[in-house]
Amino acid sequence: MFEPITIKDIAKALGLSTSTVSRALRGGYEISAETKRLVLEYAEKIKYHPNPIALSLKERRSHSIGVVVCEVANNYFSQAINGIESIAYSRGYHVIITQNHESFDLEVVNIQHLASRSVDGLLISLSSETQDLSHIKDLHDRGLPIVFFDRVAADIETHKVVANNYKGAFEATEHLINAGFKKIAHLTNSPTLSISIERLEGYKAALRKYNIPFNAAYLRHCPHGGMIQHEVEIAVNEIVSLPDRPDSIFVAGDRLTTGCMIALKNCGLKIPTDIAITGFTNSDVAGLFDPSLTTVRQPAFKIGQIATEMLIQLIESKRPVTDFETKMLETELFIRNSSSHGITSIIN
Amino acid sequence: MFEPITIKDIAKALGLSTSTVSRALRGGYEISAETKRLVLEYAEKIKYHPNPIALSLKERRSHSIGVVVCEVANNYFSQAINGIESIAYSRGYHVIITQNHESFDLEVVNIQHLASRSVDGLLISLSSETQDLSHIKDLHDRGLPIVFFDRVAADIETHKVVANNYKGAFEATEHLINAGFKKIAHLTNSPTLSISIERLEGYKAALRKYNIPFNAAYLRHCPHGGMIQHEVEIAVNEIVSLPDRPDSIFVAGDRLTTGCMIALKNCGLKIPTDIAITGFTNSDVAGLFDPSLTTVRQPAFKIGQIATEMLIQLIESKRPVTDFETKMLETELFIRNSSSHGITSIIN
DNA sequence: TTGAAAGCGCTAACAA
DNA sequence: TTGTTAGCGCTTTCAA
Repeated sequence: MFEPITIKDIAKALGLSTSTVSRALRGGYEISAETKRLVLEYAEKIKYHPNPIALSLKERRSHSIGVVVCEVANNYFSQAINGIESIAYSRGYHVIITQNHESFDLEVVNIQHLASRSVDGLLISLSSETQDLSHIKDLHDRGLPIVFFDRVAADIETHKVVANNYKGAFEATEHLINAGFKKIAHLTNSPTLSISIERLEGYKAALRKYNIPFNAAYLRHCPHGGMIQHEVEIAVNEIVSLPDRPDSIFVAGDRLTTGCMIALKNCGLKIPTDIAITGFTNSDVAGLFDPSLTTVRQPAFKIGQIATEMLIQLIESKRPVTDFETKMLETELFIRNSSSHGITSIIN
Repeated sequence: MFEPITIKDIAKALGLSTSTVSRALRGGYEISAETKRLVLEYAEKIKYHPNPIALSLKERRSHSIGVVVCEVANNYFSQAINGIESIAYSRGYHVIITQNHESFDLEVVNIQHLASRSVDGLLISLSSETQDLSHIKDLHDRGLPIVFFDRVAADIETHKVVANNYKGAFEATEHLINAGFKKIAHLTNSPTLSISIERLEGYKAALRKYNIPFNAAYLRHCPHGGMIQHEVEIAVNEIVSLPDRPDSIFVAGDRLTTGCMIALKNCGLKIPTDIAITGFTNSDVAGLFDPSLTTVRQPAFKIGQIATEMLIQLIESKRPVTDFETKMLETELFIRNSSSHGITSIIN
């Protein structure tokens, strides 16, 4: 029903062979200037576009890269995607975005589909459910270029781009401590994720530095990283109902941060007087919140850009690459009112 | 370098012809149970996946649908995309998301790429720059199924799914009037967009109902719909510097709404005492803002779902469809503190 | 300078 | 029941 224009249509119309037309269309040595002009003109006239599917089948590459993230409805990822696109387009690649919605099964389906769809490479940030990496390892072993960003796989040797989660978490926690908080809860993503592990370490290190014992009861995980608000409500309720109630929370996730604020509001708790909060989010509107939200912000756009540059370098490399590197970018702490103690916050 | 497993590998290993393998793999009439079992087992063992590129080339369809939106970093669109995916996956289609970043040129490139990439159909929400529709009209005339949602093209006859922008805008404006505001500015997207036109009509109708004259100076457009914060700052500054300064603003766009709040904050103006605001956004955190934000919310997820159902219906229809319909869904007004007048707001 | 033909992975009409 | 072959759109030897 939908019939695209092919090289055959041009060949027939001009009484040439398809191979001549093909030669005229691309590059163009071995062809008379006259024929070339004729073909080019006619192609332009009937708006011919080469069929990339046929090209992919022939060349075994598609000039497109696949992106697998948990969700685009997440400030960090939507910004990272913009970074990815900015580089990809300028280098002549198309970007295909897919979401796993924090589901291992969807991640497998998406990655398999992208790979068999002849993407030239993959940019992956793991789902919070993912533990078995064989679906990725397979492809990687068979030579498909892959770069991880944000949520990386420890067991797969390839380029990786991450934020300095350890330091970001350390600074956020230290900031709460310096603001006078002592009982700092930590609300985070699935414990299997690299980002959760690194941020937990940073949190613990800051406590250690100030001789505050780590209290396991203060640590709460939301396996779906704030995608399911109900999960967040439960975790927050558990935190605020603890016998020795925390005076503050360090929340280590984008959706988790806003979800936590909503949950606290639903509990009827005032921030920061009842409980303070420092978030980990790339939201542009953290400053508009009531109270304005202290956040750790990641260079998401830049991370997307670097990951894409590394991926394209892998794709276009002549010889197999075996020397992989992990790039780490610094986070930034924005201090606002949600983490100021007592009197101060009232003045604000 | 990256060598996928093909039907040939199986044929060779099992000493069969490729067509026998093909038959065993799909459906499987005309084939001995034994051969079938053998093939299936071996395919499973070596993790064979059919090459969708080859399938697309053969069948001239890809079981995937293309989505073109301005940005995924927009609550409305990320929710609509989730709706799209929910239907598409359940019906066996893959979803390819592309962003035009409010650029006409990018929109053309993306649509052309998707079309030639053999997507079976297109879900389009126009860029704010788009006026010339020939790139879409061409494809539509040639039989490519297309459904518009949100920002629709008046001149192209196909299925469309929209929110009741007129009524949503009317209610938002009427609410401001009922709350005691008289000098209501209107900050909106590019004047060429269907949504801008409909919302402006709703705004004007509400003014008319209460005998408030329409003041052209109170109308401000941001051609990039809040994507460029600088544009919003300028527009807001113009509004608040008007000799007869408005007492409130009805903002008709998702990014525009948060952008406007940031701009007002930068002006040092207090909401709602200095100036009130009612937004048009699907943000989940409008209730967390300071002050909490009165908003018109669209059923974005549902709109995405319906658009996708309509598109798949077009794709799978045996005969050419000529009877097109436009579905309109109702918006919902959430009244919060940003639009309450004087005394009330202080109590809040 | 041009054309014929093969092949990328797969399916389907036709033969055996 | 299985194999052979042509063809989807394109590029690329090889021949002419």
